[in-house]
This record gives sequence, C-alpha cells and structure tokens, in this order.
Amino acid sequence: MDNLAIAHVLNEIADLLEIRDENPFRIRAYRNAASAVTDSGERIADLTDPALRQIPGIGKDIAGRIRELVESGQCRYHQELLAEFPPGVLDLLHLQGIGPKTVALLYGSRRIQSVDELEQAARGGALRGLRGLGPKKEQLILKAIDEWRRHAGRHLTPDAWEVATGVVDYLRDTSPHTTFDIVGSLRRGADTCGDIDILACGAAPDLMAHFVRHPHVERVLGQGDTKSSVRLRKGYQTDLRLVVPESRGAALQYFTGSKLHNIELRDRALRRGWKLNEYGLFQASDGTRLAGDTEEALYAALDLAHIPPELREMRGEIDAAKEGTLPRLIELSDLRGDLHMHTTATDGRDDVETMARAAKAAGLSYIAITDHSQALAMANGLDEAQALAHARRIREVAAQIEGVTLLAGIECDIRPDGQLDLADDCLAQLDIVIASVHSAFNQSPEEMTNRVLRAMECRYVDVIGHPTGRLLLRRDPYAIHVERLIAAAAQHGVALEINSLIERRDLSDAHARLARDRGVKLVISSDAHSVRAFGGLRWGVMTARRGWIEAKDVLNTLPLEALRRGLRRSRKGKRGKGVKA
DNA sequence: GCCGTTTTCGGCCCGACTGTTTTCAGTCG
Ligand SMILES: Nc1nc2c(ncn2[C@H]2C[C@H](O)[C@@H](COP(=O)(O)OP(=O)(O)OP(=O)(O)O)O2)c(=O)[nH]1
Ligand SMILES: [Mg+2]
Ligand SMILES: [Mg+2]
Ligand SMILES: [Zn+2]
Repeated sequence: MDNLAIAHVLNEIADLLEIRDENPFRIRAYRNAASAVTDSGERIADLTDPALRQIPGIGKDIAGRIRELVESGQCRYHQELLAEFPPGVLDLLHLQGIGPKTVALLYGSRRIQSVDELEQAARGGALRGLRGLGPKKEQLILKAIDEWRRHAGRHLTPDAWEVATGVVDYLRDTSPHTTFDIVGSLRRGADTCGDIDILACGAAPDLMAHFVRHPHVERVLGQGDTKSSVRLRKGYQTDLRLVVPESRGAALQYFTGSKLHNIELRDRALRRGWKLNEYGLFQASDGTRLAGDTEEALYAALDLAHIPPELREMRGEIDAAKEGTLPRLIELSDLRGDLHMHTTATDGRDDVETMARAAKAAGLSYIAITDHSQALAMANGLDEAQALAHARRIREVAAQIEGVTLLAGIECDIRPDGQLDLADDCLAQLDIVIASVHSAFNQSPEEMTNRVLRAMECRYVDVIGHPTGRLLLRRDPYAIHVERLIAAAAQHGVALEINSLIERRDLSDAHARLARDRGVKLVISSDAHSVRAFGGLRWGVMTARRGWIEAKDVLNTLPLEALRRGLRRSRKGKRGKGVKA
C-alpha cells in the first residue's frame, strides 16, 4: 500500500468523522496525519511502529490504524464509519458550498447518498423545508453539481500561472496604484494547484466589481469588499483578497500558506501572548501592532528567519528557521547546463544546432543532446550505429559553435528485463548516458525495481531519467521502490534526475530531498523537445527548492570539467576507473 | 487525536462571505 492510498483512508476517516459531527480536533488530527503521510518521501508501509510515531502528527492511535491498514489492507475503524455512511456521501463534500453539516442533514433526513440523488431531490423540490436550505441554496446546489461534473479537480501549476498572470494584467489595467501578487500554492511552487489565489494591496474601491466582470467568469461564488471568488472557464476558481498596503506582509504570509504553516505560526504567536492574522501581528492584550508591513519583519518578529515560500509546507521549516539552519536554496541562475534534451534526430522539433544556439541564448554554457534509443520506435529511437553517427554530428556542430559546449549523449531505454537498449561499447563512446523506463509500466514493485537496479549496474549509466514515471493528474508513478533506487544510486554514484516537464516534475520534491539526504547527486533537466522548452527548467528548480535542495547537490550547477568528473563514468570507486580512451 | 522552554492535561488559528439565522451557522480561505 503506497503513501497516497494510506493518506486517502485517513482523509476519508476525517471526512466521515466530520459528517458525524465529532470532535473537530480529532478530525484535524486525521487530516494532519494524512498530510504527513502524503509528504513523506519514505514509504510509510515499510516503517516500524516507532519510526512511524516519530513522524509529527502521527501518534499512538493513528500509527495503529496505519499498521492495521498496511498489514490487512483495511482498518476496522474506517470500515465501521463506512458502514454508517455509504461511500457516495463523500462525493457530496466535493461540491462547492456543501459541507459536512449539509451532508449530514441530506443523508439524515432524506437518505441522499449520491450526487445524482441530490440533483433529483433539488430538481424535484424535495429539499424544501430542510432547515437552512432555501430556494437560493437549491439553485446553488444545482450549479455546483454541474460544475463538479464539468471540471472536478486540480490543475498543473504552470498552466494556472498563465491564467493567473492574465487575470493580474486585467486587474492592473484599472488599478494602476495597487500591487498584485500571485500567492497560495502557486507561489509555493506546488506540482498542482486547486485554484488561483491573488493578493491585491492598495485602496481600490472598484477592484472587486471589476474582478467579477472578467470576461472568463462563469459564476461569482462570492463578492465582498475585501475578498471575492469567481469560477473562470475551464474550472479555474480564482480568489482575490484586498488589503491596505500596511498589511501587505501579513497578508502575503497568510495567503501564501500553506494552511498548516499558517496554523503553526499563529500558534507560535499565541504562545507569546500575540495574535497573528492577515492584517498583522498584534499584542493580544491591547491590540498593539507589532509587525505586518513585510513578510521579513513578520517572521523576524516571531524569531524566525525568513522562510522561502517553497518551504512553507510544515516539513521542518519552522524549526530550521528558529535555529538559523534553513538551506540556501538553489536558484535558476545556478544552473550552468542542461543534460537532457531531444532533437529532430528523434522526437524533438528542432535540430542540434538550433537547440545549441537557443541554449546559449538562455545562458547555458553546456548541454547534452540525449535523443531516444531504438526501443522507442514511435519516437524514431536510434540504434547503435545511428546513435554513434548522431554523436559524430553533435561533435561536428559543437566544433562550429562558440560559447556553449555540446555533450553527445543518449536517453537509453531500460528494457523490461533491465537490459539497456544499446550495447555497452556504444554507450562507452558517448559523453553521458541517461537511462529511462518508457515501457512495461505495469510491472510489480519487485520487477520494476530490479529492472532499474540492473540497468544501473552498467558503468556507463550516469543518470536515471524521470525515475518514477509519474504523469501528474494522469498516471500514477510506476511501482518502483524509490528508496531502493536511491540506495543503489548512492552506491554506484549514479545521479537521479529532476525532470522539469510540468506534467512530470520527477523526482518529486520529497523524493529529491530524501535522495540528497542519502548522498545522491541530482541533475535538473529540461527534457526539452524544442527551443522553447528551456524555460521549463524553472519548474524543475521549483521542485528542487521544495525539496530543500541547494546548488551543491545538483551536478549541472558545476562548471563543465567538474561536471564531467562528477558523472558516474569518470568517478573513481569500487566499480572501476573511468573508461576514457 | 496529538503534543509539551507554559503543560502528561488541557489546550488546539483566525477571519470573510452567504443565506434565512430573528442573532448566526455553515462553508470556505
Ligand atoms: N490561517 C488559515 N489560512 C488558511 C486556511 N485555509 C487557507 N488558508 C490560507 C493558506 C492557503 O495557502 C491560502 C489559500 O488557500 P487555498 O485553499 O487556495 O490553498 P492553497 O492555495 O494553499 O492550495 P490549493 O492548491 O489551492 O489547494 O489561504 C485556514 O484554515 N487558516
Ligand atoms: Mg489555492
Ligand atoms: Mg484559494
Ligand atoms: Zn524519457
């Protein structure tokens, strides 16, 4: 059972307890535990009971539930709750404006236990007479059902960024003296986001009216003087918050989140006799204002170093800020090269020279051209002879271009049995080899893990590409045991890739952090298939930052010669010396 | 249900907007 499956059960327990109107703090405890499980790079199912209880938010009871879940596939507590409420009622919670109280009422008084039944009831007037459900609410329910059917779920963060900047541009037009910031999970650089959050600071009396008239608005969810929400087309909910400039720091902090990070900061303020909200930090006794103009001052007032947004996930950042041990996070400008890209030789759109010039223009001083190998027939993958011919071509182009060095590489498929798709003597003649899985995704954890470990035995494999194969919002990672992969990578000196493609971001932030902690070097790559794609490195860097990664953890921050020395093929170790001719 | 430079018991973040509430509960951020 993987972490997400465990977290799912814990979240369902929380939802069911909430419908049953249980103690809100117990409910929160289950949600916190679910969040801790989701965020763990380690496989929770493999942890011993004491190790489990080490995780903040997991105590005696929940550790027991998790163990039961892992050992038997289910847990009685969860089953008992499900016996009380049919699983369909949980869907109702996802409707905008429907919460646990309403669900309890709907099920308790009308036995409504699915979205379809709710729709029928609302249409047929069967909700009339229920306390708190008037005609307006009835209409809202029908709208929410329609929207849920059309667009449920989250968005890739980079896609939402585009929409968000469009909205900000629109708002700026009429409020030139107001500052706008994109906040929430977007500012934290999360893989996916549930909505778009925008903070406005200034005196802008017409702002909200203007906001709800944005041409893409499908429905106004709420409109007040300081806060409004709309649904834009394609399911982009957008929240806008307005505060006076003096509160910008506190409002940025609040609206950037995460929620758990906010609660921790507010609790910290409380323990010191203060109160923290989106307007500032205040003395609890007399309301004296202590901070709030800037985020820096706010964190400082709480005796904390300023915490970069990407770290505000309650993954240890508060302690680190307290102790002054926050990492110096990698930045995009730290990257000197890009070690994964494709050209017209396989499935890329631009040729080697065009890619090289674009890379140079993007400020990179070296790149590796890594087209596909033969197994990827769909992408025109190269066999040994073609790969070597392509390498010669790359070196010819390299000789003609100044200011950027080209490495001749390959993204070599790892076949289902763990054999590499190209022979060793071919791989040996290249400058860099990425090995990746592109087939047979349904293998068991044992098969998949042994497959990749076997590929890593080859001394010419320098990097494992997109190590888990996940496609965000579309495909689960294949069943690879990431911690065994990390251990093997550490042993062989193989680097693990953080693939920057927005639907991959693979390794994930949590796994990248775990890999680094266990002595593995990382590579942040664009996997570019055209010249436009170098900009995507930004998202790989975001993932790295969320994983507490510093420049020194990443090979392609090194100057070229140091990078070459850092690649597995030239590292000295028990697997032998470099193999340069 | 979790947790502890204030605690092993007694706390647990704080505020905006909506609808039908006759004074505020529910939902959401
Ligand atoms: N103090 C406090 N702040 C909250 C709460 N809920 C949300 N916030 C703050 C922190 C969030 O990052 C921010 C935006 O809320 P969202 O619901 O949009 O969450 P966020 O953007 O983090 O994630 P998302 O990708 O939208 O699901 O508002 C809360 O219950 N308490
Ligand atoms: Mg959000
Ligand atoms: Mg939001
Ligand atoms: Zn690939």
